[in-house]
Amino acid sequence: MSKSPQPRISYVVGRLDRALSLAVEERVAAHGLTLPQYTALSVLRMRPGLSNAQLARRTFVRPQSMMQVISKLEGEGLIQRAPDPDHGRILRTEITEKGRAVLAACDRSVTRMERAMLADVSREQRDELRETLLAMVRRLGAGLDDV
Amino acid sequence: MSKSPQPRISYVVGRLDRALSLAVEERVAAHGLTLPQYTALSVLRMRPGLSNAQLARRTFVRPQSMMQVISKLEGEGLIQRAPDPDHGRILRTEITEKGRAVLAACDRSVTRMERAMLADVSREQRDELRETLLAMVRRLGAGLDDV
DNA sequence: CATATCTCAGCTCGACTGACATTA
DNA sequence: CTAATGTCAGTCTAGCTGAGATAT
Repeated sequence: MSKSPQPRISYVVGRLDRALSLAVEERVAAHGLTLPQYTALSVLRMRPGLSNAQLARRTFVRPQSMMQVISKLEGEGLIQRAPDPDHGRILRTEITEKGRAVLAACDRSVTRMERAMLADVSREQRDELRETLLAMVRRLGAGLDDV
Repeated sequence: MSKSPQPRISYVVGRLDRALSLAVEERVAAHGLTLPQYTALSVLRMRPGLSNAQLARRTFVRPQSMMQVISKLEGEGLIQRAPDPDHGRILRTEITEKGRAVLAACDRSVTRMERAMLADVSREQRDELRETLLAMVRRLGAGLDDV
């Protein structure tokens, strides 16, 4: 295996993310989405009504970057935005029915890939893994204390 | 926490990698390195004598992309390349003393960050985590059956 | 006045594809 | 002839900074 005993966990996470990104990109592209679009759409299904700024913070990205993603999704009718009733400037974003359909199709494909990736990992290990990773994100701070 | 019960593991990995990349970038920049440079340098210390093509495969990147990184590192004297004695075309890459020094300085800073990130994670959990992540990379295939 | 949001504009970096020479 | 390597060239994506209008 490796000459030096233990590769750094940060390094392994980077490697995994790279491989994973390539795999997911390939799959969602078949349904007309890019990876950032797929990610944003997934977050919006989990948390309807997020503003662009909130969405950006959650993803560790600048609002300007998220704007590009959001704009494309809106142009394709996968999301819709409406002004917050209590705040004239904020635009609340929600996924549309069409968006849900596309997202569901992507999810099916990504789920198959994930199942293969996690073939060696038990159900309990998966839950523990997810919790550990989330704890690490929290420790790295920011982007969370926000609806 | 989350409205929908369990976020996808792929998603959490992506979030973590993003937060982690930002944190590492910030630290290695203080020593004049970019994240891809730091990564390549780390791999070269682990596995001296890799060719550019091998290095690229390990990192799930095209040789042309890795070339850019390698060229800058060579220009700054952090690595050196020498033709393989048995193969006139292949250039074996190795880290220099200067490279080791810069890398060590980066490592100290990154280690502190990692320690904070893993504050809630026990030693055993870390080992299990690393193994699980590596198994996932392996399952995603490619980039490993090589030196 | 301070802060947060949204948005227009331009920039950069790090990946990519294409093409080609060289070597095993 | 085929495959792998290194390299030059151009391209594109997805992030960034800067600046400014609007709203609380």
